[in-house]
Amino acid sequence: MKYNSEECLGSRVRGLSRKIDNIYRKHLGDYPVTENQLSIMMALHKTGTVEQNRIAKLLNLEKSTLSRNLVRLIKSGLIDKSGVTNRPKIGLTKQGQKRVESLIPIWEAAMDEIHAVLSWHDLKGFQQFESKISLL
Amino acid sequence: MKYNSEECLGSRVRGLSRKIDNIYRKHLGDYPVTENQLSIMMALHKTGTVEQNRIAKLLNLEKSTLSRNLVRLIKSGLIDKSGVTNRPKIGLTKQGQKRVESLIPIWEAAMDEIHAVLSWHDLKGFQQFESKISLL
DNA sequence: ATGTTTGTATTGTATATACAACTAAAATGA
DNA sequence: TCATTTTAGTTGTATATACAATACAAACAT
Repeated sequence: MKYNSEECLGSRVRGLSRKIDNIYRKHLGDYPVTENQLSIMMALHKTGTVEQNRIAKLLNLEKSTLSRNLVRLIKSGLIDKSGVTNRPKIGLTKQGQKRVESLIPIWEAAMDEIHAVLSWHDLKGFQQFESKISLL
Repeated sequence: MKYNSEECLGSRVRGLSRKIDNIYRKHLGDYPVTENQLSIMMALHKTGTVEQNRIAKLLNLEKSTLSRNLVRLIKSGLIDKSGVTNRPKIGLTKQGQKRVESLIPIWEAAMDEIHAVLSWHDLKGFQQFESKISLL
């Protein structure tokens, strides 16, 4: 065999993702937001109101997946949608804004926990890896 | 803010995982196995028949998640379960063995595609990152 | 102007994931 | 030995994910 099964990058990155998500979830505790929802809201916090499609590309999310994530966030009153059916814009509601801001310290605590074991060099290494993969 | 929202490791690793999974899926095409199922079967291919729990730990999978993944694989006749209810052992069936073997070239092609953009240094960097995270 | 192509969103269907609650068996202790 | 604790698996419930099919509107072409 050309590669060893433990080298499987799919398996490894998937496992890493589960592990890191678990850490975020631990910090989020009972907060009524999941780590994915947090990512979407943080993206919107940064970009402001934008076309739905742009968030999908930014987060590398399949359009149908984003669509369904948004249904939940809209139902919770954290995000709203405006414009035409076909090319809607999405943005945080006031409540969404507030929610993100109250979540930031929690998010930072999760980041702190992870960063605690990482050197600058490790982060650089990951960033390199990430940017290479994004070429695919 | 202490960190920039684009630095969010949860979001980044999750996105990376989606991206890499997409590549595997593209190579798998209509093959009647998903990338997760492939990972579980590859692990069993390596370990032989073992306690279910060991696979969960190996792949960092929640026990209930593995339990449900196994239901599908057992129904497909690729894996079987033996021993007591509480501490069963799982292993590839003959059909499962064959399936894994026929999948290896496909898996290698996916690995090749990803490795094509990665230098030895990139892989080392990722490995470092991975091993640090596993300390958490 | 109207018919076609293209880009975007949603729905149908299936898998993956985790936490909490429950069940069952093993291990431990008195 | 028998009661208690610990460990492992499954089920209930909810979110996340993607592909295929469908729906719709904008852009384009003739």
